[in-house]
Amino acid sequence: MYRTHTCGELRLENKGSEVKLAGWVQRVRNMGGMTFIDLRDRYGITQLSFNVEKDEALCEQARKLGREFVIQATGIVIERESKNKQIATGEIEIQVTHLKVLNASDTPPFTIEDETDGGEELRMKYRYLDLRRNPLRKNLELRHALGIETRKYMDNQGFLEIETPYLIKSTPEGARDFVVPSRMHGGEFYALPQSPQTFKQILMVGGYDRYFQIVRCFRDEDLRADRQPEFTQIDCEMAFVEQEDILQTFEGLVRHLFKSVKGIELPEFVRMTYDEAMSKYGSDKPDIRFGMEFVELNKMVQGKGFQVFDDAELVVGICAKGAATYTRKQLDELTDFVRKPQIGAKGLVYCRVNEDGSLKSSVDKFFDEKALENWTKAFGAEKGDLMLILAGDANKTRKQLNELRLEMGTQLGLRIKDSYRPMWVVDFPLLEWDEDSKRFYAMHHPFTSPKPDQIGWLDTDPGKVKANAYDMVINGVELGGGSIRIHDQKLQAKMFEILGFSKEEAQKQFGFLMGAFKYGAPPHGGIAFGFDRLAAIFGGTDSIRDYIAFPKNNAGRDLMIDSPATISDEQLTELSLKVSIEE
RNA sequence: GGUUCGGUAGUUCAGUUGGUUAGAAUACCUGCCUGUCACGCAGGGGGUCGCGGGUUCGAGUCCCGUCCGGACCGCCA
Repeated sequence: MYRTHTCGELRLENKGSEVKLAGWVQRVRNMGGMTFIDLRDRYGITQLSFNVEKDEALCEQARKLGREFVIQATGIVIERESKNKQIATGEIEIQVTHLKVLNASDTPPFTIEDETDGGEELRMKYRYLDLRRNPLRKNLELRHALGIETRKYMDNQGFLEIETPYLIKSTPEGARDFVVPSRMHGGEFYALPQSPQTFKQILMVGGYDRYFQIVRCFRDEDLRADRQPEFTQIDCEMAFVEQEDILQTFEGLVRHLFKSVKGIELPEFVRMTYDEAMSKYGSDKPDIRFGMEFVELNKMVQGKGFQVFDDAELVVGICAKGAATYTRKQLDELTDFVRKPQIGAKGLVYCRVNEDGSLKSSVDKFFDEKALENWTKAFGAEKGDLMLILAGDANKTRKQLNELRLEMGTQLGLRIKDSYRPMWVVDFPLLEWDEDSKRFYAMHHPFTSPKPDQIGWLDTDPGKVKANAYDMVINGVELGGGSIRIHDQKLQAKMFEILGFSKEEAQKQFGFLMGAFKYGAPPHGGIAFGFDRLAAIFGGTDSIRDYIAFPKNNAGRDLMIDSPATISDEQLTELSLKVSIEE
């Protein structure tokens, strides 16, 4: 037996008992006569003590131990002479009688502490050391708890967890696929699923009217702090439901998770249409922890001789409460912020309402005091407020102002960390026009059903059609999204036609689904949640990497195993592949 | 494909206008210390300044290229 207890469980009531502990050496403190060792495992830290008067040889052995040695210590639990209230085991220590090194360790390249000195790259390369740190351990424990509670809730609601295949077929829509060459069928490829979308719909046809799966998905696109090439979804589908049934069911899931894992009772889920979200916040995933809603000014400000406004399709602004104290330097910094190439605004117009009620704008030349007073009315601005205005192409300007709004929210401390404001964004457009390829793309995916009363517009004005599609958004993070699906074979065929598929292509790509729809497909719909993002939200950070045991870096590499990597010529031959790298 | 920040001791970083022997903290090693818990004190070792080229009497510092890492835009139905 390696151990009788973990390093986190011994207390004063265990005083006098002989125990055996095993773990990693966190630190050796040699005091001359006394030597102390902090022994760590994932349950906690227990102090081992050695006294030179009691056993000099043992004490000498303890002094030679290095950080991260794996040791086994046998001894008696005793009450400490000086207690440490910081740790759970701080009232006791182990008076060691026998010490065994189970495995030595090289000195680790960074400290295994809550606040490590290790940089991102090192921590990735030595992920097994990083995983020993408390913050990572807590994140993985949180992720585990979310998984358990999800399964509990879904099981209670009558959902079955059913696995779907990872080796499937590439489809042209959506993200790039990761592909896997087939050995048995030279020149042919499997693709890894971007989501189990078609399979879960087929399960509905199969009669499993409540399905879910915590499942890995794959997308061969560039990474971000919140995007990994392989990521996990809580994938769900229900039959015989309308949109409202789904919203209720999954509002319930998220409520349950917040309650059971975080002890938080979520406020009411706000409902907002896509159009409203875009016009009020310039985003389909607004952070509604704070207001600062968009105010459109076209009518008020155009035709006054200010070229920038006159030429703009949209003039729109926000009112930052209490920000009139911003100095010239801070305003210049805001201007630089919106002019960054990533945001791309040409400039920023401001108008501050001073404490004495006077108005000062960057466009005083074109707008007199009276005109500016109309602005303050439109914005509802009060003394001490700062109005910030952008102008230009409508869609771009909304996007830019969205970035500015979020930045101001951050600067003014309005994005409070422990406050959660959930919402549903509903009535997304069904289609999105792409100027480059001169065709429509499905905004959600090609299986999303149009609003029933708008199906007629598919022939006349497809861009106007709204979908039975919805996203769950919390604090500006898109946590999940889904839709009511098309279950009618003819309507599905029409959608493929609108998306530019020939009959043959549609048959080749999705014939199995259309075939299934001929045999009694029930009305159905579903949703998928980003499990990694959910964990990150619960943990209060933006990056999902710390919630994945073995994540990939910015360039899609795993720095620990150094993947991707080349394969041997033998493997290539077996797979009927030739590699040609273009210069 | 693009924007931007960074690469100097094991690690995290500083390094002025180009100028003597490249520093700090921490980690590591040695010695001292009987109640520490980020122990303390004294001493020591440790550098291809990412790589290649250029400018210069002289480059960690300036220029060009390249590689690597972070954040972002495009992309992500």
